[in-house]
Amino acid sequence: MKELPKNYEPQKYEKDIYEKWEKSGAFTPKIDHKKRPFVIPMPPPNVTGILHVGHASMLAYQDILTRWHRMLGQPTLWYPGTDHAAIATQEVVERKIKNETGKNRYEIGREKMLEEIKKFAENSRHTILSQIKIMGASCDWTRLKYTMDETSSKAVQEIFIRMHKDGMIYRGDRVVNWCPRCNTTLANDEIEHKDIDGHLYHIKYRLQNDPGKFIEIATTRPETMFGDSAIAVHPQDKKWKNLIGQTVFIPIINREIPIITDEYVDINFGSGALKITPAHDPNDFEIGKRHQLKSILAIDEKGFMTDEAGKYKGLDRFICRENLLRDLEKSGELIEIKKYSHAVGHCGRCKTVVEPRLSKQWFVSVTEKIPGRNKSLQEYCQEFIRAKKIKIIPKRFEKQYFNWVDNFRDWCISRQIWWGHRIPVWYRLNSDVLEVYKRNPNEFRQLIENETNITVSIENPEKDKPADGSKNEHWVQDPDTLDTWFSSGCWTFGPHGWPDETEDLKYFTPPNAEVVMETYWDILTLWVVRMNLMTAYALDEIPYQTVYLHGAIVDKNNKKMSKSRPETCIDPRDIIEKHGADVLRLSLIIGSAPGAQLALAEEKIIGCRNFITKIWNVARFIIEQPDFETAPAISESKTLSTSQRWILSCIEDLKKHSKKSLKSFHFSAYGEALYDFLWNSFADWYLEISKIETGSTPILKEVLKNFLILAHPIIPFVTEKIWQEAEFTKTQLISETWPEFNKKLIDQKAQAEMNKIQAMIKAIRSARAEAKINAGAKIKTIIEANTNKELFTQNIGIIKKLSRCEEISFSNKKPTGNIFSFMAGTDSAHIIMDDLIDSVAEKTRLNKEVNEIKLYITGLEAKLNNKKFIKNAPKEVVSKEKEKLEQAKLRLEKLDKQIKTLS
RNA sequence: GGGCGAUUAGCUCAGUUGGUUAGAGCGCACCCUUGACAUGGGUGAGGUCACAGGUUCGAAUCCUGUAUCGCCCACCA
Repeated sequence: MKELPKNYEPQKYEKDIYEKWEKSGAFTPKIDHKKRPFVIPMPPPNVTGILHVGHASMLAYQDILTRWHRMLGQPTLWYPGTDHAAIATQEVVERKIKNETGKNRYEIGREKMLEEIKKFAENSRHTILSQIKIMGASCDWTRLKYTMDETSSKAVQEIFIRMHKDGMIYRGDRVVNWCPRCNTTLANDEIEHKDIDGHLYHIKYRLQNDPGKFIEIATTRPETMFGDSAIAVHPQDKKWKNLIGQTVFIPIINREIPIITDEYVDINFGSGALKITPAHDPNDFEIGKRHQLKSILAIDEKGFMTDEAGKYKGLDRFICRENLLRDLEKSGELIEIKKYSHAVGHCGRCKTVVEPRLSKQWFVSVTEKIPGRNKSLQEYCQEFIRAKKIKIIPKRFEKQYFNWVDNFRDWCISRQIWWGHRIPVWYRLNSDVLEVYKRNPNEFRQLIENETNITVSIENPEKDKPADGSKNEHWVQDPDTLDTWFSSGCWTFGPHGWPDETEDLKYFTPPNAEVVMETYWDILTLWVVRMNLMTAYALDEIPYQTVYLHGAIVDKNNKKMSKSRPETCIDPRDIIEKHGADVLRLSLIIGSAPGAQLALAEEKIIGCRNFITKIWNVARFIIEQPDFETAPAISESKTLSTSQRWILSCIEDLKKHSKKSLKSFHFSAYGEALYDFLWNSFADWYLEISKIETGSTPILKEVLKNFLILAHPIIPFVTEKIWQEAEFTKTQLISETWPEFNKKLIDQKAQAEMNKIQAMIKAIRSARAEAKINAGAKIKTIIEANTNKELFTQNIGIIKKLSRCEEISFSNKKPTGNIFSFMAGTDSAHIIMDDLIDSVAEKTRLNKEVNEIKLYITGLEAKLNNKKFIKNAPKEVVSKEKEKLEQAKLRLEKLDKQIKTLS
């Protein structure tokens, strides 16, 4: 007989099990053109840090799907990877270097800085990859990807070049969101809007020809006045009508600007006069274009005032504001300050107040039609969802998706940072006219030199001078890099080798493959929209059929776990170390709902740990049965007992529910069904029954085997370990075939019978407690059974043992003497008491039941006496209600009888 | 300013297309050293499903409004 330790110790087994899985090649799909492949691209974690509990939940969902589809027999690919996370990573390293050496990135230099970042990223990458493994993630390591690897980089550069040739990418001067701290542009969705209790400053701009008179403007950012090109009023505004066409002085610096009219101005806001600063406000920029105004930069890229600000030159923009206001007050040009609450953009990364600023940037045009396709990228994104080619779960996020996509504006893709994919564009030195694009300097040099016989010098005019005095040209590559979402937008096809028509690209993408994107709902617009957009352009196809969005993990007080508040953080590695990966996975799945946050608390983790222990002990009990190894497979011909037919039916039910839940992405329901079956049906009832009925081992074995397969996707380690211990097969559980549900094996008769047996056992237990009979005491019970007598007789051993009765007998009438009477369903039963019984308790209990059932009957009768109900409700519902009423009346009748015969 | 979601037991949440006396886990009370498991077993208490209307034979579920909380989007200075 085999012996298993009393407690499951995951630390002892998990590493070995994972290595065995990986070594066996189970993670790598076998390409089979007769089968439909299933694919999950793993959202690549940023190489900025370590795995947190959010990653853990993502991995849990994806591994469940992967393992399930693999067991279903589909060639299943879950490809892992990491994201270089341009701005985020650079920022982390910059801060690190600043702390260590006190130097900023400009002092370090581009090349040296990139080396440092690369080193850091590699390090971080390795940590993250090993952490993905300890979660049990069954992803294909032979297809490990990285957004900066050769394959992905090639795709990124190629798509840039193609889009540019198609006119879908252009370079232009625009007012963009600028972070003075990060020193780069930010896309709209990298901005966080926060409501600020600010001020609206009313300022005088004096007339040139009559300094005693002035026009009053209102602004929240007075420091931008040095970039003003005009004052605009509404053409119909009577208040300022006389001043139109005149010029005014900008205070302090006394530069002249005209007063113009524009429909855009809101007469009722502020003073009705708007200062126009084309270089620092997107609306002003548009107005400036309409009136051919100059764009004047008053604030530089680091947030300091430019020459235009006169004596404020070199001051930080906010210090300038303070000084300026003081000076304006002194000179009498500050009219008033009003409290004004408004939203101000902050850098999503470093929380610095964003400065809208004019600069030359690269953009993706989203509303222009793609040449030869008669559809814009925006239209693709709309159509994917509208035509139901892509399903978003939960559906309500489709609204958020459209809210974003319908208001799409051209996407600024250039960033003034160094870490990332450099824009593959070259210029002649001192010219910003694009000349040629090529991926890397050597490729570029070769191209020019082959075609022109000119020696090319790259970025260093002094070096590489040809010795023979032949022609020499100097070229520079665009210094900017691409938005990190530009490369992660290629995640569904780039890593497969696009633009080459590789086997992976054809096999593992739609329409051939079933692809699911499972990610955090927060990046729906940031990432999912970009993948749709990029895939639409590259493949003229959807990237996936389903987007499943999970929510954030919060602590038990519903607070988001954040690094800044360590007390809220649960480190996934701690849980794995203490309780194993299965426990962590369960805790993250049970109670989760798509798009909703999930509370993870210590109590829940303990509950899940208890469940794993329970599974282990159930398995231990079964495997330690003396006849475990020799027990034959169950055959249908053999006559089975009620309980045996019942538990086999339950397993069939579990198969049905598991499949239904997984198919519809109801991960929690799947986990709960497993929990409920194993604990409440199998352990609490059948295992106990198996100790009473002989010949149970084949059934126990069969149920355990099926349960292990069904539970494997969510708790892979413990199920695999038990599978090996039980030696169900010579192979690993990970490669087992998912058991198909067979409707014929659902035995409703067995279920109904078992319900009656359970009801009787529960009623006896309950009565014992009510009658205050010692739990250990053996008792005698008499059942007044009518129709169920045969069933109870057949299962009398079970009823006796589980209700702890010494003897159970049947009778046609109520016995006399010291008895405690109660009911189980419609059967009366009586416990024979040694002593005088507490008739008060008995009466109380019976009366309580009578009251409940009377209320119930009243409700049913009212319903059935309602002619409209009879007329309108479906026949099944009516007959069901009638049946219920009959049963209730029967029960009431017996209860009444019992009460009457009470002494 | 525009939009979305939530409100069910002390706590965390299920509740599929309206149709069992509204469920689970945790917690709580009482009992139990039953030979797989005390990380266990048994019994029980606890809800007018946020509020007010409406539709319907029938509403936790559908509609309207109110309140509270949460979230997203946004170039009115």
